[in-house]
Amino acid sequence: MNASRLRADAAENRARIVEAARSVVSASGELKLNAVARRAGVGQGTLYRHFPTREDLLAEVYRHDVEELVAAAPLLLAEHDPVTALARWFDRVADYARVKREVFAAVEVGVWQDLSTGSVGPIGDAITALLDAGRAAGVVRPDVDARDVILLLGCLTRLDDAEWDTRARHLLHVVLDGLRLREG
Amino acid sequence: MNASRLRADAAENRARIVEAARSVVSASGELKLNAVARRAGVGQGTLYRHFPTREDLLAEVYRHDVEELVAAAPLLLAEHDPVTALARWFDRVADYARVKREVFAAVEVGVWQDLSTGSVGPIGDAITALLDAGRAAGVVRPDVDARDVILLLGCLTRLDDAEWDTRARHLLHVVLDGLRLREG
DNA sequence: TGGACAACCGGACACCTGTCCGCTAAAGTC
DNA sequence: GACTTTAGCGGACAGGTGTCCGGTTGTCCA
Repeated sequence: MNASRLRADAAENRARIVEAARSVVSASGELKLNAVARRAGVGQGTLYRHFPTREDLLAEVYRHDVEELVAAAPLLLAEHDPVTALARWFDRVADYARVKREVFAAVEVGVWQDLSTGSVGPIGDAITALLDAGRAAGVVRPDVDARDVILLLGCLTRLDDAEWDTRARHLLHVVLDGLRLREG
Repeated sequence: MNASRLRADAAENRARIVEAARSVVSASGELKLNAVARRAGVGQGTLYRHFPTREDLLAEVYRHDVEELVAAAPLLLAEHDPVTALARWFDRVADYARVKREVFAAVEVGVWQDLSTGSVGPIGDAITALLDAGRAAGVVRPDVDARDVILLLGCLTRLDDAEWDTRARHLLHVVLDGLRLREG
């Protein structure tokens, strides 16, 4: 649908840019926009037209990972009680994030990509499902939404590698506790 | 002590840079490093030698605010129970952050500025005091430290202005709940 | 007071980001 | 197949960041 509205050369360029970005990221761990453009054999303008911000490009590069994350939510809910499902899902986010920190940018942009429509994006939907289940079971506080959770998870991005192992899970536990309904 | 180990001209340059930064920030709301250097009448190299990163400069510019925040902690503890004190202190952080988002950068760098020495910086000390009081009273979970709190507070920086009013306090409540010890 | 040394200065430079605009060549029409 | 329209191309350019190094100038000691 989207592709068919693109001119043939534009579609090809877009694909080449994404591929170039992927290889630049996996080679250097960094993402330099002009390096991507050079490698893809396109001009800077072309790159920026297809992906206005660095995050848009990242979102495309990591779309596969994001989709996996999204798909995991209902599976976890089917197997576990809501709080455990949420905890496991957080663990999964942490796993992705340790290896490729950039996934977070993709997640964040993925969540808000159609902010205007009122929808909250695929990741937002996954989180909403987890929260809803918890609310229905009376174990998650009713006044949080997906955006809140995304924001809270965002604190992981500030961790540096050295402290990741000691702190990441721990922070997620604290966040999880904050999301749970306090009985009493 | 620090000043006396600096050469006279170096000290004066440093002061001029900070003053220039202050006026640039208050004039434009932004902080362009080369504009600061120009205004201070020093070269780029000089600026970067004194303040290796933008955050270092920000920390100096906002040191006054940071000190106020630090001073508030013991006062709040004297007047309120630990959890309330923590809540009020969070409110205070939010107040600063709304007006000048940059304060956060200052806070973060202020916390870690002498990471090597094992100390956690002035803000870190303030937070530690709040947490310790809560722990002693058995109302704050024992396994969190100042760094965790800073990280969690950091999520506020991702808020954009439009959603600040509806979300900031709310997020802080969730974080606070996560920090509290769950009875039962 | 003067000389030596190191700390310090300043701006040139290399790099990255993001924008703008004249030109090219696809896509649709007859 | 020629012609028009216009989406899309690409690279020049402006602006910002951070580094490097030859020259300068405080500071200390004799």
